[in-house]
Amino acid sequence: MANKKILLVEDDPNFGTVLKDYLTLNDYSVSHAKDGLEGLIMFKNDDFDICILDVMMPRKDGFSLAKDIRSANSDVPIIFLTAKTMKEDVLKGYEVGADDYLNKPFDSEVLLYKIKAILQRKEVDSNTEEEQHEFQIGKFHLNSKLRHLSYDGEDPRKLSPKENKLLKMLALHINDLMPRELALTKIWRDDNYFTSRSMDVYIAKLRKYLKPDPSVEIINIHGEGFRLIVS
Amino acid sequence: MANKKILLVEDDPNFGTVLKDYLTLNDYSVSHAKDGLEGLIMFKNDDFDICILDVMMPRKDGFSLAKDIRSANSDVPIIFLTAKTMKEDVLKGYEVGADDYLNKPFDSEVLLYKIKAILQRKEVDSNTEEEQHEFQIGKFHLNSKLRHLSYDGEDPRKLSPKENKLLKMLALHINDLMPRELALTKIWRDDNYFTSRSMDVYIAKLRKYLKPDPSVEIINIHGEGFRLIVS
DNA sequence: GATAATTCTTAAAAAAGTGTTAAAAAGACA
DNA sequence: TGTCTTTTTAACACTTTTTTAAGAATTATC
Repeated sequence: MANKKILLVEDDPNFGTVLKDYLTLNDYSVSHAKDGLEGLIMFKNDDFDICILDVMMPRKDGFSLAKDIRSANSDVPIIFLTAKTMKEDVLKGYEVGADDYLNKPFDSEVLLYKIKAILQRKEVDSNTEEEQHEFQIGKFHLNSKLRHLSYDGEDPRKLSPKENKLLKMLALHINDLMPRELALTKIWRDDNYFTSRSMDVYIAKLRKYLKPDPSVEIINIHGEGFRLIVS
Repeated sequence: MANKKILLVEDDPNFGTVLKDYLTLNDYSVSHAKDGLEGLIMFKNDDFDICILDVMMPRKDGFSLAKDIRSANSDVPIIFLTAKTMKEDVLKGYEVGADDYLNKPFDSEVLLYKIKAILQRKEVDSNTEEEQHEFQIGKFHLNSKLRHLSYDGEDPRKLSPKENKLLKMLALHINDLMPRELALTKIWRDDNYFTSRSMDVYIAKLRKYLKPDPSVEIINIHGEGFRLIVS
């Protein structure tokens, strides 16, 4: 079960670091931006399940950032943190589409519950959202939701979560390069020597599974990644 | 569109009346109960779009009322009002499934925004469809309203609330993946090691109940969830 | 062609998740 | 209050998945 990803944008380095550690300790995967501009860049380069934004920040305040996030056509939940209880702020926050609001200082446990409650609400929608999970790969058919890989209409073979994700990612880039880094950051959530070795092991497994159809091949592009080709 | 209906449960007659008038003025249709017990009766006799509950009340406090509302199988949004910022209260509120939380004294305009925000969120879901509560599962028939599971027209077996909800959720995803996480967040309202183990126990129970029909099976998808299949 | 970096493959170890039963705890109800 | 039902916790065996290790093979670079 992949950890939920939080974008934390907080300029106070001490508070920000402590909060990040606290959330990380509670099994969230946290990206910490030091100001609004950095936050926006991070937001655009990743997919987050929830954003926690400080309101007062240099370069770009929380509201402005929230607006940018919303105009990027995202309905990711947003929680604002603010130093004082300013009514205008609260209202402005809700106008921008805040999901919740916390006044500093706040109890970290309360924040945790709010995050949980919000993510729970979103669960329904996220289930609805369309994501491709059926792929034809030569004579193979992959159902990535059920993690089934079947050959030529035969009984499907069950794939493990990582096998499934990796094959799906290859299928999404079919006949094209799937960068190593992409799979590592998206599936393994870390890009280092060991995860890279682990990925190699999975590539070997997939090759074995795909052997029955000689027109299907996973080829390596040295130093770049892999390519799933169907000829 | 008809005005949204609010159930306001507040024992302070002055504050309650003022709040009711304020909300009415803002185009909500408000029913005002003077204590938790009255609130429960009103709730059962009508359909509300949102509930605003004071926490401290005679005869039946807000949490207890919220629990009754939830066990009446309703997921109507609930906002709690509380006099002091007691951490335990806040946490308890979220456990019961609060949608939001306000400390008295609060700005009425903020309450208005919260109501609006919450109703907006619910809009999406409620549009989807009304609830199904009759399911055919192989030779079994589930009536999730009565919590009756019957085999081949025999006398029904009575299911416990959790058994019922879980089987219903499986049935809603019949032949497809029902994610662990979904059941845990929706039925157990928490996703951790213990609730997960508890769910496993329930899966074992359901498997036992479903044994009579060999064409019905609950299979596990490792790390993802379960699949109720009828072959 | 020698060297270094990267990839391939297999096997074993480690970690994570599940099935099941029984007992303890919590809640419901008269 | 005690009884009955429901839910959670604990324990143990077992399965599946993931990581690590290690040597061979391949590819890039000078």
